Amino acid sequence: MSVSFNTACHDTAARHSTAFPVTALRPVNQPATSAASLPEHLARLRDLGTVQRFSRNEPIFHEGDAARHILQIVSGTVRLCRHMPDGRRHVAEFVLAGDLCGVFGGATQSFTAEAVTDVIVIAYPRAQFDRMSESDPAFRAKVLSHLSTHLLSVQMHSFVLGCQNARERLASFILHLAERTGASRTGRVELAMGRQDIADHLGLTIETICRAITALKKERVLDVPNTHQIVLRNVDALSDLAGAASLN
Amino acid sequence: MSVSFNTACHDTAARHSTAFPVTALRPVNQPATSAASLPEHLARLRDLGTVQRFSRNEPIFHEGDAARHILQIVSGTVRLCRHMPDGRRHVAEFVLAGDLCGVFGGATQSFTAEAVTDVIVIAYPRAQFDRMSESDPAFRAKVLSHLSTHLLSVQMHSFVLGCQNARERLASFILHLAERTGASRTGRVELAMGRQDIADHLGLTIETICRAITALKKERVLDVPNTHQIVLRNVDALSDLAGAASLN
DNA sequence: CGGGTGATTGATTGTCGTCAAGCTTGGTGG
DNA sequence: CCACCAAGCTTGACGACAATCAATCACCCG
Repeated sequence: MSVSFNTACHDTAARHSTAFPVTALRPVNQPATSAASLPEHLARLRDLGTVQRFSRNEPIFHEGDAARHILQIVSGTVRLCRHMPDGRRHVAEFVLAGDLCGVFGGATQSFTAEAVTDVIVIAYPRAQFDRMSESDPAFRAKVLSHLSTHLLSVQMHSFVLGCQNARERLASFILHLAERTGASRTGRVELAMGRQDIADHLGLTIETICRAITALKKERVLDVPNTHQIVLRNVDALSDLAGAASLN
Repeated sequence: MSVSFNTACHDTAARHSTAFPVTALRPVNQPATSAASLPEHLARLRDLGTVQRFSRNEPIFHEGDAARHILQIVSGTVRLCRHMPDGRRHVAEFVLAGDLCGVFGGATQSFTAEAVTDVIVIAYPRAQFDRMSESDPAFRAKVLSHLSTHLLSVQMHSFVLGCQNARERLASFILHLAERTGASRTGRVELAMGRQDIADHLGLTIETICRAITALKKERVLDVPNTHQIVLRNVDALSDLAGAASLN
């Protein structure tokens, strides 16, 4: 079964390359824990990384492209998606600052990556990554752990799509985003992506997303100061809605 | 590029297991490949495997249990699911004869495993598995490849749930099952699971599953000789329905 | 043959999708 | 500084698809 791979294979990895002090680029939102995380381990490859910039809505790589690099998002937000022939679009995942993308998967990309906002990434050669993974058991363990976390998160999203209605999906999404951006405490969530992106991620339409947001606003669960921000006013109510898809 | 949904691999591991006349235990439906698969590598652990039997609807392990073993399904079908407090159920995956389960994930199970039919499994101690993974690069590569295939298959399921309507979901499911069981040629698909299982896997109700099957039967896309068998009469039509979730 | 389980079909409701206006916001240029 | 414009967001009216509720049917198995 072919997963409808594009034949476009131009290598975007070399584009927008700049001579940039990579060492100065520390991803935001990346908690500096003492236990080194996978992205921190990657720092060892720092000198091999190439900085690239992409502007809003620009493609970063296409489904089917050779997967020669592992990308670390320095700033901005990326969406991993599939475009269907009939116009439907599936947004599998949003990749945030500090996250990696392309760690797993085979020799070719299974998704198209597009810049949701202006984006800066560091591209590490996959060959180097594999070599390091081969020679360093601790690094390997990190990769595996990263992987199993990622797998779990994809499975969780399947659950959301399979079992939840519109408001529940939205609640799960907002809480998940709040967790990832560390906005749980401040209660203020940045929505880098537009309504259509959210809709395509949650398997709903843009209108349904709007109505669900409006409803939660009216119930004083959320505040929506502007299109790209959401303030959590009643996290308990939100968690109830999200149910098992919530971390609490 | 062709990507198989099938996380299954054919098995030779059972043949000399100590606890059971394992020569009889060759998983059915597994296409023969020459390249050694992950389950074949597992054969090296065969003396450490324990044969276990479960009857229909019996739990095999529960969500949250310590994940001390990796299970290889010798015969029968298993469902990995979550039971929600409000009664909703999410069937994440069906595990078929020859498949492994519990290879990834952390120290605890993320799903409950239940026997769909009577089931025979071999349980390998995870510690042994990890040791082998640590010492043998080839084995490790197999694990990673297995993993990335599995990840892709979960992501494909997310797509099905997020983008497809009832008949499309059913078509994707049937084709996927046909691929995995090698029934693509004969055109006859065994449905080990009941309608409710399928419904909970596809995020639909049992009535909707029934109606979708009936509709495809009336359109001469399928034949349904009995509840647990489906004959593919028009694979092209089915593939069209499944769209990008189909192998062709 | 009767009972039970699971599957199927029908009638009706409800949620979400579709279509069609408006509305906000941010950017641009006069 | 304001008018204008475009893109994206919001709201409303309506319809379609799937959920729900309720029988009825088919098939095992004792």
